Amino acid sequence: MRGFPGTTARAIARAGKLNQALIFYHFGSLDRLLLAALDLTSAQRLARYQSALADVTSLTNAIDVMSHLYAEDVEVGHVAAVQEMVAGGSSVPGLRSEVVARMEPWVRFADSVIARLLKGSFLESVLPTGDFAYAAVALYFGIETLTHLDGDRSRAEALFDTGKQLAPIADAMLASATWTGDKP
Amino acid sequence: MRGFPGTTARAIARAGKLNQALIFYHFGSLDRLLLAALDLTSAQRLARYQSALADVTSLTNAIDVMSHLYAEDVEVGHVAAVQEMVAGGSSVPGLRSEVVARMEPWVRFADSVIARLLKGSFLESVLPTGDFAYAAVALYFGIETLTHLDGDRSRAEALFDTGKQLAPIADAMLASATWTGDKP
Amino acid sequence: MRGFPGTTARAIARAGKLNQALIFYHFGSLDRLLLAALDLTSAQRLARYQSALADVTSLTNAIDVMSHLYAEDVEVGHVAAVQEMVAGGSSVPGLRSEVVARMEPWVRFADSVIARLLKGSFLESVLPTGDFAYAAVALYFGIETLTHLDGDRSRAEALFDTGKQLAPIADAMLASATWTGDKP
Amino acid sequence: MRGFPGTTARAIARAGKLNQALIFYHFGSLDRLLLAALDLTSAQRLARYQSALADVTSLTNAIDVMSHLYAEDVEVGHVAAVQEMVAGGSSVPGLRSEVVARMEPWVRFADSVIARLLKGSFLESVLPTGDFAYAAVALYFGIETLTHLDGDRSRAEALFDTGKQLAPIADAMLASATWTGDKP
DNA sequence: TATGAATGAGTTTTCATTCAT
DNA sequence: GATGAATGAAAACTCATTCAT
Repeated sequence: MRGFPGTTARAIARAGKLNQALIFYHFGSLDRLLLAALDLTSAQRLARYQSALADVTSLTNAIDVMSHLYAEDVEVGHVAAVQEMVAGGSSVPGLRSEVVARMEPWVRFADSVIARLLKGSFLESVLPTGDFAYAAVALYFGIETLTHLDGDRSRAEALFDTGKQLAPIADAMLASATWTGDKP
Repeated sequence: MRGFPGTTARAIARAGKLNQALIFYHFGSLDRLLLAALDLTSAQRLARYQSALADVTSLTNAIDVMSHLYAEDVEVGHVAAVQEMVAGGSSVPGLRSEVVARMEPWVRFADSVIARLLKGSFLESVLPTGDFAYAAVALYFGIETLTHLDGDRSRAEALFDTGKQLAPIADAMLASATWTGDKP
Repeated sequence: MRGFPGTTARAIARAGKLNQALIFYHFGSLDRLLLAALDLTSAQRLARYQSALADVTSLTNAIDVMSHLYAEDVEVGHVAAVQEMVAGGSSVPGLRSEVVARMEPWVRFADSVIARLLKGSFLESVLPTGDFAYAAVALYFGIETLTHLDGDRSRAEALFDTGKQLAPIADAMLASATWTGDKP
Repeated sequence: MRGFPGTTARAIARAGKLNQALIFYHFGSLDRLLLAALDLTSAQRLARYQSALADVTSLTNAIDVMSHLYAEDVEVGHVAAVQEMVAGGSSVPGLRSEVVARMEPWVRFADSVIARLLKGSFLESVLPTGDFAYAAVALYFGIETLTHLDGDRSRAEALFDTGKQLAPIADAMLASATWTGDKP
């Protein structure tokens, strides 16, 4: 494979102050190294998201936490890594399925969070949480892409801020709707 | 610069049955050709979206139309072109700003549609349509990315279907909220 | 031929606001156009040198005039043209003899000036003016090269200034030597 | 950049029986390889000139030694290398300053030799040795250029021979002038 | 286990020149 | 006469990967 621009064996070796050939010695190919790196950052971030959102029960709270996590994603380079891999996967056929596979845990995680948030509301049995989870991951992805292209996350932050302001309304609706259904 | 894998001058020349050097003769560089191609498909699709959504006034209607437009996007190769450029822009610094710039018209378009949909509702002066427009584009983008990676748009279609089912509720809320405010 | 960098058919066409193909239509090849250009500038400058040095009889005077002519050479682009051709000729075998041929008139001209300056002195029949002419052209050439590389002719000017200060001494020696030989 | 004609990566690789890519692997660019080559030959030749002229105290002697060194320059290919780089530098802007920088040691060397030759003569404190050094290097350069274009060094040799015949006169003048000044 | 030096196959790009109009 | 578009051949350069040590 022709390696995605910027993520060449030489650049990685230089960045990690290690020998170029070592990459192939240990990982067999650049692809496998990059996938391993994606695995690593993805697992770390997922664990972080899981613990940070473990006790969250309102949308308001969830968006607040997520806006902080997103800022972290950008800072630790997770966004860059993901985008680099998606870019690579976008053009290298053999990589696509690998990259897609690494996205599934996130969809499942989003699903579980959404289910928790809807728990007890009248929407619980109505909404297809799977689709919402997919949409949530897609939205997150889209935001990452735009942030990465822009080189600036201020617009994403503005969006999170707006979300924070509107979430209480949604939370109220969820709650009110709940006992509305209980009304005699 | 290393062109984005798959979109090499040679491949383009073969596909268009033209001489490789012609690309450089006319466009100066691969980047400029690809940006020109992005401009073309982007302008065409935007015009299509604008006319198709011109008379749409309900979210239900909008999602219905968009789900068809999205299927078209995939079929005419617009999604592939966009993703290829985003992938390229993701790694080639000089390309980023160019790609970002080509996204702005879509954000403005989304803004105008959202404003139209909210017109007359109590949300009209409350919601920051700019942020919603940005979110809408990000979501669309994310869906395109996932569709492209997946090589299969069934999940996106399922999402549009769910959207179609839920939209009438949202439309009802928008409408009811309107005359609720008028209630004596 | 691969054409010397910077002097491409396209660049020339752009500079002259004419069509690229015209070069080949009229001159047959880039080489022949460039040689024609060298002929033109060379003939113009040689004529200028000949008329400006026509009445010069002392070295002092000659160096003074030449320092002005040299400044002109730089300003009208003659130095650049010559250097470009010498660079081209240096690497394109077929061009060498052509470029060399265009240098001969300058050697002959230098010879005639030197002969005039020595006329009447005891050195007249002693010095091999041909070698001096060759050296003079070589020195001029070397200075052009250094000036062109430097992008700054201040060092060349300093050299001319020093020459102007020392020339009277040489002139005096030539003159004194003349009547020294006449002394009884 | 278009490399200077004749000195292409392919030609060098063929000549050195090495892989074309190796040039870029080790030197990064053709320019840097050629500059490295210039550094090497320049350092070698300068050392040779320095040792060969170390004990020279008369102009006669100096010219004699230099005429041999010059013949060596041509034979070992130093003249060709220098001219190739000057030709390249002449047209590739980024190369100019690098090439010029590699010339400075020669000017300094010429300066030191000239200073040594004038030592003790009445000219010692009168002549600006810096300008003479610059002129000497320019003359040498010009001769190299003409020799290289001509493909024949007979004219340069004739010039050195003439120099050898005239040098004793100059030496005598330098010496006589010295004690002439001391005469009561 | 690690590394410095290769290398083959590709990439973008340049350019003089031709050619149909 | 003149021109816009085309092209063949070659240039510089990149890069994943291999290999001897």
